[in-house]
This record gives sequence, structure tokens and C-alpha cells, in this order.
Amino acid sequence: MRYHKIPDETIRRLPTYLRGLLFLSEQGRQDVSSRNLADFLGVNSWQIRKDFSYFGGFGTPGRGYKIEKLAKEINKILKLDVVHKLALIGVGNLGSALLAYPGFQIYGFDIAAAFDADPKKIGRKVKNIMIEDASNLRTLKKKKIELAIIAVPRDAAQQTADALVKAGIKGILKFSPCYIAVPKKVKVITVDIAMELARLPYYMPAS
Amino acid sequence: MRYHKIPDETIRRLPTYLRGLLFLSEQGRQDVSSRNLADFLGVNSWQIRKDFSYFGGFGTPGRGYKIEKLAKEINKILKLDVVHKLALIGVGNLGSALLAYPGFQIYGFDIAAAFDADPKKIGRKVKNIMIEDASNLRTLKKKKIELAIIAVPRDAAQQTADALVKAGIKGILKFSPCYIAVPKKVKVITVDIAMELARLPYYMPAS
DNA sequence: TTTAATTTGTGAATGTGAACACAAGTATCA
DNA sequence: TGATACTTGTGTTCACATTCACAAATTAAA
Repeated sequence: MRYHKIPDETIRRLPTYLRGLLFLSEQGRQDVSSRNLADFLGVNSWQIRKDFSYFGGFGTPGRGYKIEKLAKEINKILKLDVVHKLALIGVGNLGSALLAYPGFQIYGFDIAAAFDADPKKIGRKVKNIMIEDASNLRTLKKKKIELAIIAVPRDAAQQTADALVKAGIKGILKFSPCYIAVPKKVKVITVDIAMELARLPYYMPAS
Repeated sequence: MRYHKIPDETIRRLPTYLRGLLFLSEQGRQDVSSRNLADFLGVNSWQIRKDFSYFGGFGTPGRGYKIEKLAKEINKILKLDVVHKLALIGVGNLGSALLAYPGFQIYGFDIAAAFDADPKKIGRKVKNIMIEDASNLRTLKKKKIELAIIAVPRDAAQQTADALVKAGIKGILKFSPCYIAVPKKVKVITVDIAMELARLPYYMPAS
């Protein structure tokens, strides 16, 4: 399978595997089998093995996987083997929560800049980061920041994205519930919280 | 196609369509074609028509769809035609942001109770909601709350889920980055923010 | 009424990913 | 060394989802 296109779904799962590996590593474990990891993460073991097989396989039959080595390999695949600086646009309720969110660290992300359009917020410091004027996004280029989180109201999302693209941003994590048009080379991942919630009632048994 | 199982992916897209319809309706529009809606949402028109066809189709050839009627139908499919009361467990940074999040309203969700384990938070009022002791989740049954949002730290997620299941909860939106075991009848949807971010670098062009 | 322009709904083809089963590699122990 | 147990990697099969293409329905205009 070495000469195959990597399925997007495989890429989507790799961060989960990484999280599991880091946890097991913290527990002091050195090795893990696909079965162990699968049970811990609530997935199937063959799915894990299949996913790894797209990259040639990282384990040893009869022994399993070396946790540290495997984590390093996945990090490399996902390009997480360097620290990525992030810009946060929109320091409202959600944005503030993201600034304080500890979960980004394990993947090597570092929110290095924050922006807002509200003059009352500009200049204030949150978590050691000075909130800058959202009309100054062009400074991101100088700061070598290539990833951004959009947490602005729906109506400001497109113009924010436009400014980010101009500033050379290459990837966007967007929480605003709307479509934004960007050049194809810029990857946008959307997290629409309310939308996720909205499909929950469908699966409820008719009481 | 009337006798077919509905694809999960179709269900996943319906809330998006709903959001688009509500927006267009606010603009004063009465009708919309699949093409119009698709362009607005950044999807394909045939995808929209195919999705609707699983339910028999809601439009008129040559005319398109009546926005209000279509929205009502989708609401019914997703069981969003009644107000759903929600419980929020974990009023930290993220939980507080969710309490203030305006996006839940358009789908008819109402956070009606909030819980936390921190004694300093219990008793405080946030957004007109009194924060209760997280060890009192059993009261949810009396309050007829069937959906819950878990926004607690990773290590508390499983025990929180266990308590929620005991309290008769039927669906869970979980932000904690971990696997939780629940009975099959309980639907769990996970939003793992850091994980979404973690697959962004992979798609960045090698600079 | 006829013609042209829209737009839906859907069968069929294509593409993609999940699930399976097992050969082959490795370790363990007698 | 031989037998047993374990675990990986992957070819194959199956299930599901996307995409296409077009007939049928409707509208608008000539």
C-alpha cells in the first residue's frame, strides 16, 4: 500500500492516536499493541493498523509498537514536529476560552497573537498576550504566523478571512457558523458547535 | 428512494441547510433553488437535492423550494420542532463561553441547568442560571432534561457521563478529549477542538 | 398553444472508506 | 529446537457516499 493516496479519514484519526499515545506514555508505558490502543480510544484495532499501513507500518509483529517512536512518526506525518504559532481573531466569550485552553499544547500549538475589533478590548492583556486591533492583521506576516483561529461573529467572518489570506495565512480553524470563500491553497476547518448539537435529537429514541 | 435508510452524512448536513434557510428567510426571501442555497453554503446543488430526495423531496420543479415549508420539514426530521432543554456540566472557561453562546437558539436549544464540581462556583449565578453541585445530576430526571453538554476536564469525563446516564440523559455533546463508554442507546457526539486544529498543518503547502 | 428556460428528483456509475480474514513475522516456553 | 501464542500488515470484500446525467415537471414568453 506504500504507493497509495492517504485517505482524509486516516489523517483525521491520526491526532486521536497521538493523544492516546501521549497518555499511555505518561503512564510510563513503552510499548502498545493496536488492540491496547484501540480499546483505550474506543475504536477498532484493524482500523489503526490499516491507517498505519498507508505509511508502511510502524510496528513489529508479535511485539506491537514502540510508543515514543510511533508518536514521533505521526508527529512528522502531521507536520506537528515543530511548534506552530497561532493567531486568534475575536476575543469574545469563545475566543477567551480558547486563549486559556490547555489542549492545544500537546500538539505543539502556541497562540502567539490575539486580535479584536472592539476598542474596549484592544490593548488589554489576556494570558500574557496583548490584544491587538483586528485591522492590523497584516503584521502576522512579519511574525511568521501561518495558522489562525477565527472566533468572530458570523457577519465579520468573511472580511476577517480575506485579511488573513492577505497576511499570508495558510490554514484557518473557524468557529463562525457560515461559509467563507478563500483561495484553494488555504485550508479551512470549521467547528460549528451548534450544528453538532443539532443532530443529537435525531438519534434520541422516541420517548 | 423513499424506502431507503437515511445516510448519516445526510443527517450531518441538514443542520447546515437549516442555518442557510433561516438566514435567507431573515433576508425576506420566500423561495430558493437548490443552486441558490448551495452557492450560499459553499456546497453542491445536487448534494442538496439528493439529500432531500431521501425524504421524498420538498420542492417544485421549475420553481424551487418554499423556504418556510422546507425549514419546517427539516426541523421535523431532526426533531428540532420542540424546544430541547440542555444541561451543561463544567462551567470553566469553555463552559462559560457555551452558556453565553447565542448560536444554540436558532435550533431551539435552551441551556436550562449548569453544574460544576468546584465549591467556589456552586451557588453563583451565570446568565440567570444557578450553578449546581455536579454531584446532584440526578435532579435532571425531574427537570425532564434529556440532553447534556460535557465540558469538564478529561479525567472527570467518564464519571460525569456515568452520572448523566443514570439520570436518564439520552444524548451528550462532549468537549472533553477522551473516549467515554456509555450504553448504546445514548448518543455521544464529540467536539475535540485541539484535534481539529491538529490536522491543519498537514494540509499546509510545504513552504 | 408552442417553445424555451428552469429546476427538481433520482437511477446509475463512480469513488472512497470500513470491515474482514489471514499469511507472515516475532516472542515465549518447554 | 519445536510448538504455541501473539501481533502486525495488507489483499480482498463489502458498505456507504458522492457525483453524474437526464427524464419529468413547471414556468414564462412568444
